[in-house]
Amino acid sequence: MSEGKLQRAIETLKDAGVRITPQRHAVLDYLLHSMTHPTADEIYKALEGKFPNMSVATVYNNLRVLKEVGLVRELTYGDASSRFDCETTEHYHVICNECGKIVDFHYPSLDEVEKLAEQVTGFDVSHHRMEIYGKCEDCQELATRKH
Amino acid sequence: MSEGKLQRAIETLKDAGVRITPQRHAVLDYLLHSMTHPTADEIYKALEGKFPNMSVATVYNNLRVLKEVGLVRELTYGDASSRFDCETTEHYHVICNECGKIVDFHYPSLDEVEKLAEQVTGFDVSHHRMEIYGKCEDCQELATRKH
DNA sequence: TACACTAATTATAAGGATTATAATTTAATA
DNA sequence: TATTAAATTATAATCCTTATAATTAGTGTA
Repeated sequence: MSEGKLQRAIETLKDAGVRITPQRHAVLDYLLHSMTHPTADEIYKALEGKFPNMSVATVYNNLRVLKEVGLVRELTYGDASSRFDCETTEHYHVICNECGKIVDFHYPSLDEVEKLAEQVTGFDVSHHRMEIYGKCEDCQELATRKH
Repeated sequence: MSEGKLQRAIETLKDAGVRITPQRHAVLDYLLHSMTHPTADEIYKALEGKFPNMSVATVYNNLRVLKEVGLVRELTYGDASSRFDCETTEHYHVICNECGKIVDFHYPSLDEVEKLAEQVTGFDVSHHRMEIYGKCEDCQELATRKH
């Protein structure tokens, strides 16, 4: 199933005039198969088996390119480093305050919020982001077990 | 008017057992009177006239303390540095893609989103954040003037 | 298939934001 | 005023990310 996604993503890259290098392919493939919204470093470490000479800069460069083409989204949170997410369908993220786990959350896009913001501020609104924070089930369980 | 706010904030700090040092007082005062959601460095630079020997670490330390007590919120955006905002009333931010300007935007809090997220993910939700991005009026005008 | 052109990679260094450390100073309390 | 723990300072260190320059390699064309 996600092989089709990969093929379509590669088409998108070719259409944009972006070369398909083995490293770029691997980063894209890893992100498409990853469910964990990895950081650049996690991607780097995950691929160093296959590409022992790959530079961290390559990971960052490719993430930038994939972002520019619209295949990947960058998630910037608190004090930690950025995480990267394959732009599939529009969705929000629920983040655990304790362990940092990120869970996808689908919700009808908040168009009316964007509209109101345009009216009130005079901005020409392009998009919005939203994250919901809380304690995940695992961490809730851990907390109760301690008592 | 905001003198009352300052007094109340200082009470909050005292109740939490936090010492009121001149530097801490100045950081708090600056944030309360600031409309621009400043970065740590901006605060540092703004106060170096009054405190020529103040360390950047002091600014960061105080921002952390103010955050822990709940008086200040940290806003983390894309690639830039964090910005800090006095937690007054609940509100959202509209951010200009071009110049980075941040405008406050009031909207009835999205309780139903939090509720649904709890049901779907099993999280114990504590809060959420949302930012709306677009082009501000000034930058729109600049763009049209160029043509 | 080979060539040429340009983009991508690599290795390294540099940059900026934030935090850690240790010594000194100071606010708050009795 | 003396005491004590917390806050400040100065500095160095850390982490994430980007810039640079040289080398390598993808891709369209002959």
